[in-house]
Amino acid sequence: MLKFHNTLSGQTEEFQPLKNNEVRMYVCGPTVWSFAHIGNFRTFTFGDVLRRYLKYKGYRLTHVMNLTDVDDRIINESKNAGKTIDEFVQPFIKAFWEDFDALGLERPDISPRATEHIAEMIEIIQKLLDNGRAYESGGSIYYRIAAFPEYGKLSKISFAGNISGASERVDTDKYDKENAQDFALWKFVPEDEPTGWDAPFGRGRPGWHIECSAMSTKYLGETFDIHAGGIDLKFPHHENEIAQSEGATDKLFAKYWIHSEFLKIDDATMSKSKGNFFTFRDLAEQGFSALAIRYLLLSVPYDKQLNFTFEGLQGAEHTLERLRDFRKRLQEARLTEGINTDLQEKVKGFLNDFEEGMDDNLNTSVALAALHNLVREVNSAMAEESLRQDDRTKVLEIIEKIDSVLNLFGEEKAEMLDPEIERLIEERQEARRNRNFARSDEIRDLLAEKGIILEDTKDGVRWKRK
RNA sequence: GGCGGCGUAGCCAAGUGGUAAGGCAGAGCUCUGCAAAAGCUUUAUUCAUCGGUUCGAUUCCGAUCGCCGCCUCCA
Repeated sequence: MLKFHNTLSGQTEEFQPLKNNEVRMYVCGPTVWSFAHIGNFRTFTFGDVLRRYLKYKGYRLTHVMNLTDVDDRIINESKNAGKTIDEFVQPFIKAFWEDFDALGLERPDISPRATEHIAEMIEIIQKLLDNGRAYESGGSIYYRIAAFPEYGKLSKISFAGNISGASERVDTDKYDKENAQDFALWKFVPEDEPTGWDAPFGRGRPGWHIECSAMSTKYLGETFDIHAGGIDLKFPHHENEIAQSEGATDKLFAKYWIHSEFLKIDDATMSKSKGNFFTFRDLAEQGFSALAIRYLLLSVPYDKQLNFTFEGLQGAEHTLERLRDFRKRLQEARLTEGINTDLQEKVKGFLNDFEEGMDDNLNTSVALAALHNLVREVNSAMAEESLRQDDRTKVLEIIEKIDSVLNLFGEEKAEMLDPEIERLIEERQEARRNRNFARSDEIRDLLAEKGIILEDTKDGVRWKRK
């Protein structure tokens, strides 16, 4: 029984899709004005695991993730660069998908761009104008929060006690708004500014929040199952999405709201000023593998802050090697026919632990522990030679099931048979048989220089690339 | 000022009203000509501190200290 912590209710609830086995899910995607940082990818990696686990559970899924390609910053930066928005944004979108793929994330079914859905946004804004939940002021259109009493139900922010302390930060004179909390749906753009769109209510460009309302409704309907994103989007972005969508339709917008927590770097919030701001590319350039990054991001449940350290990343690298070695050794092991029912029971138990962990609000810590326990148990069985051929089939099947969700083992890359290496290994074996250890050690060093690590076992020599 | 989260071994951390998952690092062992690699075993009388409730608390309540976040279109 799958359970989620639903930010909307503040409770952990059993997951019940709106209709049958179909799940419609929206994840707030990146703003594409630069390379996405590692914290963004924590959210997307959990989006991926959520996606994969829903499929694992047999749900049919429609998964939408938007690409925000218009906001003040993008408009300014593209202007400064002398480019159109599309020209400016295109390389970042390309880089984003490269990183996304490298991290083993399955691409969403639909990833719409804001600039391609202006008409849908205009439609919602018009509805809000028509029903009195939006108003025009100074050429811009604002949301009238006073006309939506449920405002604040997601973030649980009470504005009564909130304003006094924070008032110096809200410049109430800056805008011609009825209330300080009213937010822009559509921002006025004068004729001489190039980046603008025509609407029945005047030339302008969309506010930030309206795109998600427009695109989610277009692809998932007025009410859908899951809305996910980073915790910092809870307010105001998601709160405003609810106000816009429910304000336009008077129907429930999303049933489950799931927010992923922040990432800390060495116990501090990641920020450019602190100099601890990493993009996925920064880490990849330092030689860390994408899957190790994925492992580290998944090692702590999504709703807890994760302290990202290089020591941890190093450790993740080693852990993954252990997993991959395990699968390889299992595949190659020489086993006798038959079945070890005792072991099979244990292995099934670990699969059950995995599912229970995932069911419990996607507790990947527990899920990973189950995987490690399985590996250790089977390793022990291999060592004491109680593993049988039937068991191998079963274990590989379960590993594949688990990895269809976690996706940590990576592609099984068939190691290219390198005749030069094979020849050297054979020569070394010959030297060892003749007890010519000087020569065998010489060859070992030579191979090590080529990045080949030899592994002498009872059954012969195995090797792998470092 | 309002709201929320966290503090568990050297590090990353899960978790629960009944006596501490897992990973990394360390140590020991197996294997080996020696190594390496790999595998196994092992590593917290204790869960920030102080009170309270309870037969029993790391887990619930209160206080204190420390850290992080949201209320600023920053995941």
